[in-house]
Amino acid sequence: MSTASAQETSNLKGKYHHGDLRQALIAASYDLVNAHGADAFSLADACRLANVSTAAPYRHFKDRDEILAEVTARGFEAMTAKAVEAVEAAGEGTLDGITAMGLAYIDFATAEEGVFRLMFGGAPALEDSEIVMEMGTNCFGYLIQQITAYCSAHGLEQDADAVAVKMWTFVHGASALLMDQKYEKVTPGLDVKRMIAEAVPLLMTKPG
Amino acid sequence: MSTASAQETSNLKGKYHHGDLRQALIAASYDLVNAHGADAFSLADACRLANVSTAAPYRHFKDRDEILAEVTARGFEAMTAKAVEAVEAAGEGTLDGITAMGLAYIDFATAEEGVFRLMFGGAPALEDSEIVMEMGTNCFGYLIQQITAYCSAHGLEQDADAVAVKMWTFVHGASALLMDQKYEKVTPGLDVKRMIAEAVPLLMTKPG
DNA sequence: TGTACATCAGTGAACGCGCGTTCACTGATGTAC
DNA sequence: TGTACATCAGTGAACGCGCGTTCACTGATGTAC
Repeated sequence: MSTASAQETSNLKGKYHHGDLRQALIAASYDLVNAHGADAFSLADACRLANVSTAAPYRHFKDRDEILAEVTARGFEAMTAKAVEAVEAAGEGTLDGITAMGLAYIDFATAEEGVFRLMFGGAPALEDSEIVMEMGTNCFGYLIQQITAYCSAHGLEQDADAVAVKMWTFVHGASALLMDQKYEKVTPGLDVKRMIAEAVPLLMTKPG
Repeated sequence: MSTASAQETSNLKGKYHHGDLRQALIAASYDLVNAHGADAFSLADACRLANVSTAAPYRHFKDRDEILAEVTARGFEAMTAKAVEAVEAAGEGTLDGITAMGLAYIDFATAEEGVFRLMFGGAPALEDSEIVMEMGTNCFGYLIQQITAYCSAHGLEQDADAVAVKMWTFVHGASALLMDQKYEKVTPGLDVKRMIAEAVPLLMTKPG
């Protein structure tokens, strides 16, 4: 995303009309949110990156929040894509595939930290956007699908929804603690991949 | 904390010397961080709450960050206290006790959301504070202690550290998803307490 | 093909805002004699 | 017990800063004739 936008910007530099300022601003904002977090994100910074005046965004967006909503949507798209890709590579409906999906979640969180925080952090104004909610639900639905496939293939009677929510909880926690560098401080040298690989089958077990 | 500070403030209102402005400012900041988050926290707001001028804090603190560090430390103290209390009520070295500790963690996160985010969120400037790190490590150490006690009492050979880090990951994830209201959107009607109570024994199981 | 004109994506200057921090100051407190 | 004085916790006005947003504008584009 950053490469494409940088190229586009430099190609069209100096022209009065930008070409596709809307996309360029979203791309710039995406990168800035990742670099400094959504709270530190300023529209003015995005304008500087895109080489336009600070008034220019208002031709394309209602306000700052509208750009952030767009960035959030892009985040969910990218994350879902990564998850699907990981599952397909490791095998659909397999334990490996489900584990890979969890690792993809964590990879996304650490690689795109600022956007991940924006997606899951408490910015209440953005919650209303239907796209965002849909994306989140889709991603979770995909996990349920994989678990259901695995269970039916192995004759297990687990409640796929209950298993899925536990896994989500676990990988989300791992993502948060990794991002905030808490593992390093409290349990240095932890092998996170191994921990996930261990935890996934445990959480798959029928409780009680 | 808020009650005590409010009383103290009103008792001494109108006096030129405050009495204990340092504590009052920390208490006010604690409440404000909880109410609006650390990013939206302003020293000026804290001064308004404490009925002093915006210059007054600089008699007691180097800068804004120093107050936030103090708030963070209070957060860890409060959280550790809650955890210990919960374990002692439910039984030390028992599965119930360990589960209760997890629930206490989650309760703290949802009750003191802003401070919890400050404690675990990515404010890198505060990480250096030794008190903060010590507190975090102590809290985790207490969890390991409980798990070790349970395992040795039941003749289990699990690696207590590995179990503890999994549980931490899980309850931390649950806290984050609860705070951000993600469960409500994706799996409405989820019984979180039940989920935790189910997951704790599963994560206690020896993997492999 | 050439020209008039409507459209619209940009500009740049300005606004009001609230912030963190500094400054010289002043009022209250407590101690030495 | 009373007074002089050092100490220090507060004041309030001011600063520079960067922000989001608005405004009248201007330059480029494309379409109708």
